[in-house]
Amino acid sequence: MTTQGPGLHTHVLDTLGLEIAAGDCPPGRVLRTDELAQRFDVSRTVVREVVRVLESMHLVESRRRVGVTVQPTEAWNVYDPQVIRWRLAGADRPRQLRSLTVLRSAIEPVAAGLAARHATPEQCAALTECALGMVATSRGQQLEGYLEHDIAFHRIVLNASGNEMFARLGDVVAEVLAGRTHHQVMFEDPDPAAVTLHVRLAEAVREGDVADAERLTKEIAVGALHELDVLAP
Amino acid sequence: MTTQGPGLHTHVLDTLGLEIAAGDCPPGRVLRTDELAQRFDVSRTVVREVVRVLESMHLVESRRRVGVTVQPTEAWNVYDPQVIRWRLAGADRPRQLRSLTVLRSAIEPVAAGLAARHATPEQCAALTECALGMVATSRGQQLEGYLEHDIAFHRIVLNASGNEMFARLGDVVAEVLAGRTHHQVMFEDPDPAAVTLHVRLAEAVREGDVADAERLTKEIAVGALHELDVLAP
DNA sequence: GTGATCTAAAAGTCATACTTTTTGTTCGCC
DNA sequence: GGCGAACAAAAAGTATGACTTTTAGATCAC
Repeated sequence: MTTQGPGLHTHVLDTLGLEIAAGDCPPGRVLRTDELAQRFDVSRTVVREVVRVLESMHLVESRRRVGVTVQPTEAWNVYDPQVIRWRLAGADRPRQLRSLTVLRSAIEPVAAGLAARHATPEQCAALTECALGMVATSRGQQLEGYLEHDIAFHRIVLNASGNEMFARLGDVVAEVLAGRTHHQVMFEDPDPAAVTLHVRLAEAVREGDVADAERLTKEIAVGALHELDVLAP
Repeated sequence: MTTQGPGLHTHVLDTLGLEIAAGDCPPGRVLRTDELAQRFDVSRTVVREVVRVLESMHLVESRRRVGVTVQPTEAWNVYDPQVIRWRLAGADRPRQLRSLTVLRSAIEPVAAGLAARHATPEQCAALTECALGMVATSRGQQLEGYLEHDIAFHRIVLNASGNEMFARLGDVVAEVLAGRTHHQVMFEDPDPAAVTLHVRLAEAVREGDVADAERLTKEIAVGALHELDVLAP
């Protein structure tokens, strides 16, 4: 998925971002703006803007008389959805998916608990609708439809938590779910147990059962982690 | 805390970032690159680079024939440490601190549990040392020294979890703790209960007691949240 | 070998000219 | 009067070239 925008800048940014995230251009490698301009056949202006953006993500550092140095992984802004997308497209997607799923397993239960407290009737209704949509698409190779409802479901929970930091993790979760569906060979239908858990979670939230919401979400997360262990190298 | 770097770009970026995060320049407000160049007395080149960076943080969106539009809060990359810093410097620091602390309360217990499993002897030693440092600086108006050890402590736990996403939250936690110490009138010494909890947590991690590590961290988080309720509007 | 000095490489900055997209207006037609 | 198409201008996007500033690394003196 390549973010669109006025052509040149976006193209160069995306290409470089992918290369760095993928590990070509290993940390320590030095790039020169002039070379990049030549390589992409764009003006130095464009390259400089791209470099500034990569720098703000701490993927590179630019120093006078040295050049643009690729930074070690530990420096990267790994919560930037753009960076996440680049990394998920790269070689160590499995590792990436795992660490993101562990993150989800920490956050979503708490978010679900808060959602059980604060969800509006509209949010509860939307949640139930998503759960039903998941049920409807859980059989017969309708993975895309299922994914859509799954993403919407988790997004609603995160939003309903009322916490901004949780809510903004919706994009990350969406990337994880999409990455899982698209890149792991998922010829089978989704786990029926997971579907059931989502339905029950929608109920728990609607009824304001905090403890249950937390527990069910934890189960969902455990299932997701287990699935990763089974399907990923 | 103003990130340093080659002067002009950094200065303009920081100023604009602060203004937007603070809510001057409300969402929907349109800026023009020429005006900005004039206002800061820099070339359009510099302004454009700044705008591109702000755009990558989703603080603004730049469109032809329209200008640079400030985006609504929901679009911002709120996990970007830079954005966090800007927001914590602004008016609604209390709200910000609260939502970040809730985030901590979700993540740190899980991270501590993992740390109890995976921490190396070196990490355990460092943890104990930090805890002792906290004890030593917990009385007699040594807030700065205490803060330093507190930050180091939580950083080690997050790193020892072995999960990259958790580890990279160290910067966020550091910002939160620093913000709490510096911006809330903390003439008193830190809560003795919190100090004790940290010491016990270091022990739990060293002994590999996962459940205990989780529980103690939860208690620390609850205390922090309570403290916020008491001290913030 | 140590330290001060010099040099050149690369990023940083600026001014300007030109292109492209897009919005809002104008004009003609029904 | 309202509707659609052509049009003009505004603002960002791109390109280029000249110049400045920092600084790593070489050179040179001691």
